[in-house]
Amino acid sequence: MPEELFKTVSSSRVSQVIVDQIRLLLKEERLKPGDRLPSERELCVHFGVSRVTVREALRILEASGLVEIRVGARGGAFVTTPDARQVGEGLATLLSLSPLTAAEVTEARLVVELGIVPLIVERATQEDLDDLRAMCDEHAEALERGEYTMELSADFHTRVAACTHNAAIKMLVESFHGPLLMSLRQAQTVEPQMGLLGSKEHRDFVEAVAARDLDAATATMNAHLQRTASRVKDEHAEGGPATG
Amino acid sequence: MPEELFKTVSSSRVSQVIVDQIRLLLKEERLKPGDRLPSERELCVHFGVSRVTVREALRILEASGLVEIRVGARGGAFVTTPDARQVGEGLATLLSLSPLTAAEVTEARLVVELGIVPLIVERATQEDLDDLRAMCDEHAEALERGEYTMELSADFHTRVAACTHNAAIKMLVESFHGPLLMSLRQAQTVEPQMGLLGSKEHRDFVEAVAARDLDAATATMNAHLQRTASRVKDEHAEGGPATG
DNA sequence: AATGGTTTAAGGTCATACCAAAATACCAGG
DNA sequence: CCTGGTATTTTGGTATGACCTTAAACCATT
Repeated sequence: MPEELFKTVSSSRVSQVIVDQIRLLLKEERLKPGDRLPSERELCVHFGVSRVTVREALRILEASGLVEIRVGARGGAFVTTPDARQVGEGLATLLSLSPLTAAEVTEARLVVELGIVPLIVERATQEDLDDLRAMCDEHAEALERGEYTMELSADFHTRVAACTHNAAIKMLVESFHGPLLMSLRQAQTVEPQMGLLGSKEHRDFVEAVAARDLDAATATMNAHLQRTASRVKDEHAEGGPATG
Repeated sequence: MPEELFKTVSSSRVSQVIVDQIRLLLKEERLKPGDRLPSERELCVHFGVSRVTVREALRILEASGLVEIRVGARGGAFVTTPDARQVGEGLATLLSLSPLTAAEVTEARLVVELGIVPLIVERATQEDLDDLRAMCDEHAEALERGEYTMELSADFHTRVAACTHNAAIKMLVESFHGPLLMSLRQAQTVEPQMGLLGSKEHRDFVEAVAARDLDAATATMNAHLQRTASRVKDEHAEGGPATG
């Protein structure tokens, strides 16, 4: 008897079938961001399954970042507008568990952030430059108040990436900064002179971009990132931060 | 009754708390890949919650690619070994739904794959070169048989990325190729002359790397990627591929 | 020893009930 | 009429307890 007659009755899990169906609706844009799915109880009768099963499907969709669930009247599952933060989070969890070393991630970051400098020099608008300069000013003030954190630095780099006017690249850089902030908390409180130097390098970079000076911009960014990279490498080579 | 004096806005969802706890165990490596979590019923009593809640937590962990669930005796939730494929999948689902254009993704890919050329030229071992040459030979044969696919090309680029000996970068490139193959299926069947040209460029690149000629390698890869990029752009600018 | 049924551990699903939160409806007091 | 508090309703969150399906291990028959 030819076995091809029997199609392997896959998907032994009903909840997964529901997930697939809703995914399909999303892909075909019959469900658009902001739309609200029927309530759990309605979905039950619609799919002819119990509420538990529907809820499991919703959990999966939620964990995939495809829907957001709100409670209360007029609550329910709402299709989310996909953004980089979710990708970054998912990437962060896996990064934090994968055998990747901080040095590797840092090097990858270096490749990306250096590689986009030409695009930035070419495409940065006046508004971009204004934003970046304003950021530098703010950071300088924060630095004086002793409130300069890695997070501010990360914001700067993200804003720089946005100057490429390429959402994929922006997403990529954001994804890198999320995990790095999470895993490299040891560098959270930036030593004053370090922050001062980094802040100055940020400003130099902005001005190089403003002058459309690719070589200067690349050199500045390179020095800036290399310094960060070497610090990361040092701290990890010495068996971890003193903070244990 | 004290009852958790400082219980911040902690998500109000018990299943999420369980997820966080298990995540923590993973992060602290108290749970390693291959380990089996207690059965659902055991987890119930352990956490003092119902089975529904435990199951939702497991669904989330499963959707996040952190555990794999097997049914039957000796079944249960097993910690998975994290790999790039999962990152790529998660990225792919979001990419396919995000407002990213193919052109943006392609440009990002271009930045990364060009940016790593210096690392490759510097670090490629003899084994790397042997592998790449073997790949080129195989692809040439496949081309003659008319079996040259985008997937083979993607394999080549992934192998090239592996020459950086940086797992993060390899993962990054893989993640790009996964979604691209999924979403840009229009270029699935490569026209013979296209494949021939691409294949030749691959070989040229390998030899440039073998000669440790950074400029030649960069130029070759740049031309190769630019050609692909422009093709993607064209096909999307013209309102979709003719193949439908 | 090989085959085939039986037990058993585990996840998958169902049904019902109740709780908690959020939006709305409603009503009393100014 | 407006304001503000209360009740109601909608909807997700959780708890129980039962039953089914799967898959491995165990056992009995041939």
